Amino acid sequence: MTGKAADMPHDATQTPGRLRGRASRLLAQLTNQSDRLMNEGLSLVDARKWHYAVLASLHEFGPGSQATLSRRTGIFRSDMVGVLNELAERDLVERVPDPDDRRRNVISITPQGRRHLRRLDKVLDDLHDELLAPLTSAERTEFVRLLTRLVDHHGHAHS
Amino acid sequence: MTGKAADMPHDATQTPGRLRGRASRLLAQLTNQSDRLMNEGLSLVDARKWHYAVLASLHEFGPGSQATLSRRTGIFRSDMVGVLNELAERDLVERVPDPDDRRRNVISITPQGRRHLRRLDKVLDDLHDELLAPLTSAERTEFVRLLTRLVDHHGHAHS
DNA sequence: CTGTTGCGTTAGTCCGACTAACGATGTAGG
DNA sequence: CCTACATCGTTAGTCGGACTAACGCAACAG
Repeated sequence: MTGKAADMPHDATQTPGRLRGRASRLLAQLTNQSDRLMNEGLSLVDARKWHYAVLASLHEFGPGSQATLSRRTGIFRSDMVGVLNELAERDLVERVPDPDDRRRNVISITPQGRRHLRRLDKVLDDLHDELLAPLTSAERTEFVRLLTRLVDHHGHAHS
Repeated sequence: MTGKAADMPHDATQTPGRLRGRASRLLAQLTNQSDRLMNEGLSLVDARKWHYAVLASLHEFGPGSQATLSRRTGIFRSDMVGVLNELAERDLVERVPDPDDRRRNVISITPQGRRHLRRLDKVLDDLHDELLAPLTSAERTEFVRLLTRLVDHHGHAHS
């Protein structure tokens, strides 16, 4: 139901040996735990993380075509269809054909969508509070800062 | 803690808005990039991350049954079969029926396995160097420390 | 008009995490 | 000994998310 991820069957290693100390492995484990947390939390309010991504993107950057949204959120344009269907079913977004370019749909957030977004924001705040529970406020900031630096560095397309 | 910034329509150009600043999202992105990096790097030496996990586990904790290895590494025991097949094909591990319990196989690492493990260690060192490139040495340490704290916290089976 | 590109959509592949069940074997209780 | 149950290695299969391919359509450049 929740999707994926599980902690190890039982705690795996105990020493910070090669296995456990590797950043890549720690990242994978933590992301697993994080994903599980977020998915469970969001499912309680009938949402998924892509819903939030789309709504937040609409709120921050305004309406746009599906392709635009796809680029903004990182969702594949083939998957965007389904996400928008789900959001439209719930009247959280509006899908209107673009008069200026009849290939496009213009997606915009509805008042209900905004309300829902605020709710999701609250939910996510709480979930992140749980996720980062063992860290002090300063540590959380630092953690996010480091993550951002790393993501940005590798985000620069270099292929 | 994340400041609830005022709901401005669209003026925030570069602010680490809700979407981008969320730790969960940064984690997911970075893990993606990390996984890619590791998989690509390891495939160049005909290996996968589970290979490393098993070999490292054997090296650190000695031989064990497949179920034991499964618990140590977090690999499902149904998937362990395939991993061990691949490793055995390459003569990196030995699979011997346990005389004391005929249900079990005892898996142990071979000299070739140890050699391969050292090679993988080197490869992973390099890959992690690339992964953490934008961070100073002190920052890398801190980063791993924070990750470990978080993973440990959520690892506590509290269900 | 012609070829190229971007759009939304459908269908389908690929892969890793995870579940279920089997036969063979071990263990414990009566 | 018999019965019940747990554990092991293994096979098969489900499930979901990331990703690709190709279609019909529209825009645009020449």
